[in-house]
Amino acid sequence: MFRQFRTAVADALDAAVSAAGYEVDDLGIEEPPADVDATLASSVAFPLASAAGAPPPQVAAEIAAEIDPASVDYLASVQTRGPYVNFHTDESYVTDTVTAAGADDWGQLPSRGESVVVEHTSANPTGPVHVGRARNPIVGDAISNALSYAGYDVDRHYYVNDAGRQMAVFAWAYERFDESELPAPERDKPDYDLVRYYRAGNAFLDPDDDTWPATEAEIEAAEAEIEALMKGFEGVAGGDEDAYERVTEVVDTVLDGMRQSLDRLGVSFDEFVRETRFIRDGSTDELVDRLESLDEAVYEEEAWQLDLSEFGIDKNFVFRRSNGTTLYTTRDAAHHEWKFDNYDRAVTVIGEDHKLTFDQLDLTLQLLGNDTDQLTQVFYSWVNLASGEGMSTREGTGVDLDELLDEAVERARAEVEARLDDRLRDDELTPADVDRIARQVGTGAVRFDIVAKQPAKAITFEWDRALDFEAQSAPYVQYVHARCCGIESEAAEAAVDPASDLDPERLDTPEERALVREIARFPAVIETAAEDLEPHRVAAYVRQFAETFNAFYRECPVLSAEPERASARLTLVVAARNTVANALDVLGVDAPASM
RNA sequence: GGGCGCUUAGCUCAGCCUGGACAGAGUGCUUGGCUUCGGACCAAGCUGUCGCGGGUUCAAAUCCUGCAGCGCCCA
Repeated sequence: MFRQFRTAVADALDAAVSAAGYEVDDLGIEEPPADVDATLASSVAFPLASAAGAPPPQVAAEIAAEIDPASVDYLASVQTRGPYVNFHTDESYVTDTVTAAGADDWGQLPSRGESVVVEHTSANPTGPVHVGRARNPIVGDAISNALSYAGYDVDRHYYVNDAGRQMAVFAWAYERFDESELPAPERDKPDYDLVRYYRAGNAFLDPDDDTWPATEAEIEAAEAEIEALMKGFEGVAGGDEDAYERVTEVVDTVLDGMRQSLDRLGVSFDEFVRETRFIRDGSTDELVDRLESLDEAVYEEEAWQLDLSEFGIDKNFVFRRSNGTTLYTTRDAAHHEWKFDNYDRAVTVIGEDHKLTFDQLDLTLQLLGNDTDQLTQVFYSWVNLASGEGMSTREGTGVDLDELLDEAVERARAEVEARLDDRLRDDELTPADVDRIARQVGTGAVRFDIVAKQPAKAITFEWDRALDFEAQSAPYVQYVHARCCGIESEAAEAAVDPASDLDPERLDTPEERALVREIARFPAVIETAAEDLEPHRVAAYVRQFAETFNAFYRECPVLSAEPERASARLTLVVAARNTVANALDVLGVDAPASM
């Protein structure tokens, strides 16, 4: 309703400005501060004042007088306050908002008929997911959800780097070492199992690391084997099926473990897209041919490179080595052309350390004739560990996502159990409920904490802060959802039904009106979050929303109100629950029915 | 040396893209509120050179510019 109202007001204001004999580029439409009881406002009188030769308040009044509220959808009245023109909504705005928000798909915008692929996480399958990387799936999944709510047809991709040196080392190490030589895995999970080989392999190859001493000759022999593997799956001379199979076994196993961890976060993918796919199908070779024929292509220091200096990138982009192998970014370019062929838009969520690489990729794709306007990247900063904090049992390697989630769920469980005794509500929580709540609250707190912040800002990870269950966190919002559910189930028992034909005059207190206003904004918040790829806006909104709901909850008892009012309020509660549930859904945070 | 990003209350952060109503939350500290639909709650109070300087504008946390600190990347 808010979006319709905003459009209607913009049209009416535009016409009013013309009718008053003015011209302006920007109508200055904005949401007024909280203490102003209007749904929309305009500061258009300021820029017009000098042309009018009159003070802004006078211009504002002049423009306001040109608008006939009766001819504008949802507009009750236009009032000025000093230089501002304020727009107040009518009763049908309340009715239509609460009715629309009663539908389960509230916030879901109509289909745009456009497809978008969101690539995120894409961590190299070398071992367990690190907490520093956890920002990627959390932000990426929320962006995907926001786009989906905004009407895009969304696919979520994990790009698997299965063709680099790292994977060759891994495949070699997996065959080179015997399980009996390795320490016990830290967890009974495939990624923890396999990472032991990878670590042992790297220690073996590093002459300075005496965990696995090796002679120079041994290292040389190993390097030769690794080189052969790389050439095999990097497609030199047509590639090598055997090398591909050897690396795939390792990749699949580790990926399976990583996928389990991401599942716990509630993050899943439509497709795991393998880098080797673009070697095997010939698209990388074909792309290299096109790159070599570009004016910017040079052959220097025994490698084919692209000179991008005229585009402001001083570093040459090497796309084929002298030995015939291609580079990661070359294959990624083929990958992106594949995306362009199959989707209308592509979004990539990626660490800020890949900025240069990404700029090179973007330019290269342009030089190859692609329209890179359809490609957007979202960068996030690394998550730092505070000194003395967060060191894993595995020394010096930081915190794994699994450890973070274990700790989060454990702390949530302690919280649930501590509160069991003084619950006002006399429902019985079974042990299964406690499990569920601990999981929902624990993982929800982690996701909310991370998604609520702008990705560009560096975060320092601290246990206590990340797992703070106080206000401005997931549980605060989840609690509102549980409250709504509680009211609804009580209402059902008391045979109070939602109003079939809502009378907006039954919702006339300031708290009810404020809640309706917040509910109405939800689709517009989704739209903005999706357009700007900024899911943290949804987090800010839902937190504010929870506060508005709690004010309503305090002032407006539902079940004890007289019957007509009780029904109207119950309808509002249903609308509020849908709003909170769907906002949390975008953020990837569970909305518990009880907690 | 070059490029990009960040800097707002003691602490953690919104607001900046698209300039406009007294700069907002949480946390912390002080005080008050459960015979009531769920107290993981609510209300009141305290806390700011919006990193620093300059510019544009009727109006700058917001736009431009120089500098500093921090982070990331490149040679």
